[in-house]
Amino acid sequence: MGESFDVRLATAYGSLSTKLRQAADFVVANPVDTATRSLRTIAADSGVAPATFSRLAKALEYDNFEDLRDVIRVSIGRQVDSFSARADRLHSQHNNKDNDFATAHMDACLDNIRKLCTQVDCGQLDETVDRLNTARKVVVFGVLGSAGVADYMSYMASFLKDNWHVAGRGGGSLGSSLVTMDKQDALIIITKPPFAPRVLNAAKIAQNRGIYTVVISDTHRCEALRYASSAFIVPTNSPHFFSSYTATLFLVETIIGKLAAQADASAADRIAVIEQLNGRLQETGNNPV
Amino acid sequence: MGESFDVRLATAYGSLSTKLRQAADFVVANPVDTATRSLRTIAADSGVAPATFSRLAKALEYDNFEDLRDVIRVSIGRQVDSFSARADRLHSQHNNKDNDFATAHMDACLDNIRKLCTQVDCGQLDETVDRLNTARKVVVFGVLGSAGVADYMSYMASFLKDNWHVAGRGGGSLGSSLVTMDKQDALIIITKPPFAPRVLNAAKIAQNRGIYTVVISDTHRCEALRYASSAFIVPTNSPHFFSSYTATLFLVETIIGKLAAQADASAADRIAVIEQLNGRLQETGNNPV
DNA sequence: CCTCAATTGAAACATGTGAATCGAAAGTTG
DNA sequence: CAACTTTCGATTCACATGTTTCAATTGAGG
Repeated sequence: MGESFDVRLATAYGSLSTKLRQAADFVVANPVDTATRSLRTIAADSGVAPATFSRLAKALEYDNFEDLRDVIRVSIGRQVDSFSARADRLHSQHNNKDNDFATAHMDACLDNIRKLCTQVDCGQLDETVDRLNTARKVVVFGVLGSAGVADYMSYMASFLKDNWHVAGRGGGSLGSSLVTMDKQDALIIITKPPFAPRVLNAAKIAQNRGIYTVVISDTHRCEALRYASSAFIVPTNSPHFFSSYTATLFLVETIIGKLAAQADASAADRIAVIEQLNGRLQETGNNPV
Repeated sequence: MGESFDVRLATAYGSLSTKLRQAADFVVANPVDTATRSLRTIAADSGVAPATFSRLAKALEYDNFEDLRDVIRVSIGRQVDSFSARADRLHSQHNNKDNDFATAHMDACLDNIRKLCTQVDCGQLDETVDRLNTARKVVVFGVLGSAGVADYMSYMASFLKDNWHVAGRGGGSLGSSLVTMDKQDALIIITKPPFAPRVLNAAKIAQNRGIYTVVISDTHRCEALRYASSAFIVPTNSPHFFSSYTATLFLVETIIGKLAAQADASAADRIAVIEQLNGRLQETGNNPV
């Protein structure tokens, strides 16, 4: 009943007709115009007949187009006054602890990312990306909570490179990977407390073998940092018992993004990347549930 | 001539009559309503005669009230879609491509998180967490790029609950998990384009079995959302070819955080959680590299 | 191929819109 | 106090608004 517009649209989107989808897409892409301008203006801008927008409102179980517009209105209102009034509003509803956590966590995450940006050495970052780009083989290693991020990083890189691999999945042995690697290769270690000794050992071995080792941690106390060729310390502050991985993921995405900028300098290459991405879609499409 | 509304009002404010000032004050205090609702409506809301607003527009040297409204429109538009505006700005001044990406990506991620916070339905979020907390069994499912986040979510939850599991790891069959589940259980699906059909199938099956299904996606076009008991649409804007997962991770952490608040109401319980966390450290500490 | 249902755009409709008008009220000046 | 200007609100008017109707079109199923 009281669902948000996004949810209503999402659940109904599949059963919508072509023009209705066009109209819905336009509303999503131009929320301000939808709430602001007249239906006929919107229709002219989107190239869809005015009646279609009326029908869209009905299809999403609103009584009117005006009702639909009302929902978008409040959505916009929240975003507009979120700048100035948010602090006041928070102050007044400070009693509600649940909402406190969400906003506190948001503030913490935003701060973490901003802090990371100001603290990180751009030169070091560029050099690291450069080394990763030219490396013969790159292994990403993360255990416990970091395993997922490591996985994601390797997955993203696989669109750009075919020489990236994940280690540490399912407790598998990393040692077998490391013995075949040397200074031509790179190892990316993502680690956070609690520090698993196997990660520290991996860093030691990597340094001994001359492997270019990138260590991403969240505190200078991390011993693995001592064996790093390139070390990144990411803020992971959070109002709760666990530390936040959002800034870490942000750094990972930034590295991949810069890698992409180096890897596909030309537009043609980027198109190839997209095609490869679509290819994956096909590939995975036939798998059973 | 082309001054902003604020300075026009400021310079003319002194020479305005009482009612005109009331009208102007209302416009400043309620910009969204002014741009959105009809003149008669805002007149009723503000207690000022409709004609007064027309005269206000003239007094500020606009041709129409519509012209005044137009100015507020774009002002709102800038605030709502600050990301795209910034992206355009960056695009036009793209002298330093490398540094551009880092800051552009940062802006995008910050905006994504903020936007998520303003758009998400708090009641829905709370209800979802509630259902997850009381569910008999919870399965987290993510493939391709979402696998890592799903992994992380399940890992974090394992500190609070012992009935959370990951599915889809290594292409394993999800179907075997689903057939043993019913309305007492919950399924969390994290999916982003390219959408794998097996994810859609999983959502269908889950709905048929009455499983409480949480779908986290980034667009209303995702078909799986149609079969969701609780749907979340997360902004994933990014200046590059891939979409960003930082806001998604943020939502996941927020859910886990709220779950923690419910799961361990007392401080003693929370301490037990930390001890359990440290226990894991020991446990994994003896593993070989 | 035809049939029937769903979808779509143009036009018609009743209603609500914003601006202009005009008389009343308020404020100002001599 | 009176004459004057300014400001204000109710009324009016031409017009734009959102919805509905209806005929044309499309698409799916037999």
